[in-house]
Amino acid sequence: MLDINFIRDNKEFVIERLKVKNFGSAEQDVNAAIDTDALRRTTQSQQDEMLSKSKQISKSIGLLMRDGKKDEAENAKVEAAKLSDQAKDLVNKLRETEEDLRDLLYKIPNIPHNEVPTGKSEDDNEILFEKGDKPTFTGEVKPHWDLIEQYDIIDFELGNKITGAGFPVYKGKGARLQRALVNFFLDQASDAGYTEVQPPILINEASGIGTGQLPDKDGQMYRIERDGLYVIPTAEVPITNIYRDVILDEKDFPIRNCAFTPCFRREAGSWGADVRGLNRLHQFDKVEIVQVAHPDRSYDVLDEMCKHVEALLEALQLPYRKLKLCGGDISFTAALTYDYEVWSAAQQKWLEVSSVSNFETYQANRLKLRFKDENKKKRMAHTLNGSALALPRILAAILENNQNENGIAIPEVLRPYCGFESI
RNA sequence: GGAGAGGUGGGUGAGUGGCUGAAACCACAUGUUUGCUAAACAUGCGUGCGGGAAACCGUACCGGGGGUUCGAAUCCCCCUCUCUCCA
Repeated sequence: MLDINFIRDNKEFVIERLKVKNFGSAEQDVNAAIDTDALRRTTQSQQDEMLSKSKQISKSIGLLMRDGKKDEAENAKVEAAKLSDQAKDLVNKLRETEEDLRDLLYKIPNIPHNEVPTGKSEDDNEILFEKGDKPTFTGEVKPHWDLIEQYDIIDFELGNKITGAGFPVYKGKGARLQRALVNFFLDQASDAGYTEVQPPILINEASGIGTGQLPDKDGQMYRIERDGLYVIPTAEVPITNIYRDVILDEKDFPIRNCAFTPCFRREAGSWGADVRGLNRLHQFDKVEIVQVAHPDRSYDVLDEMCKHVEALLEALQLPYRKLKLCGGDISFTAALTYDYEVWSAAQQKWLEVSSVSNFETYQANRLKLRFKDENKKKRMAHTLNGSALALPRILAAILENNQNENGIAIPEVLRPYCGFESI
């Protein structure tokens, strides 16, 4: 969430920038937050004053008792009780006001970086560049959902039986190719200085709030009611929450973590044409990279992460393009996001395989993730993450782009990981 | 699943109703001193919020929540986590 002090000091700027995100109630919500904050502060001043008085009297009662001045002590008790009652009301009022303010702040999205283009939807994203040659085919080009049946490497029907739609079963060379991709991605991340972690894939409510999935987007997560837990939609949540309630030292930077996890998304309300095959699943695998950065250097870090993703796509020899997300498409929590899409030869369209974002202090503020700068001053750190990479659409693109009359050619870099050269 | 013990500041750990935001030690920081290293000594050293230009002041926080009391780390209730023993 945004820092209320920042909102107060930069009200017009915040409202202006939120409009780039098409946040309709910007003016109203910002004003409400500022008003609630003002109330909160006057209430706290009143409360502190009241408690201070009541504390003083309480202390004097102890002294009077010790000196044997019973009558005076009794009188003081009556007075103290009165004060303490009044203070209790203020304490409650303050708590309510704080909750109101927090709820208001939860509703306000991150302000977009000034490079974020205006726009309504994904159609308005800015295409930065395209790289790699789209494969050309003379004969028939099969979509991956036909190829996986032909070579019997992924079974949707079986997934239906075991779980339901969107939970495919990878089989034989399909399963091994998946594992190869995961290992390749993890090795590349390790080589780039990321420390590998294996986090839990169930998270509690505090973690969901920390990275911004909760309170509003819980409809996108699977929830385990009985235990009050959620199944992760991305490894971003458990990895970033490693640093919840942490005060780092400046020399701890850079912090780089990577993890492979399955990801689970309910994808509520995303019925449409692009749900076929591997295009949209409820469970999929992903290697995620996360960095906690010094605020002065976080945009260099963002570039570094982008370069990492680009290197992966180039190693896999997939034609891809880089997009800068517009205000209408960028997520609630991000300040700046680059998407990577790979070319799908049979579907003749671009498929998103990675999203690399800088959240600046938006998550850090929720996480209470800070660091002490060279002057021992506490400052909010910046958090960033990116997919490196999400597997299913990479797999789809490899299958479609690399198909030939003999089968499917495995990209060179994956062959040592797979143990075979083609499917 | 049953029984017990326990969660105190970065760490160890004292503290059973007021003088305790919290002893002591360790770690850490700064300074003094000895030729360097090391040691010794001195001082400082939690977090949030409010006020203040700042020094600093106020307030809250001893796993979480609630209660008793003029006053709670300390007493009571619920929850949670950890450890030990048993099944």
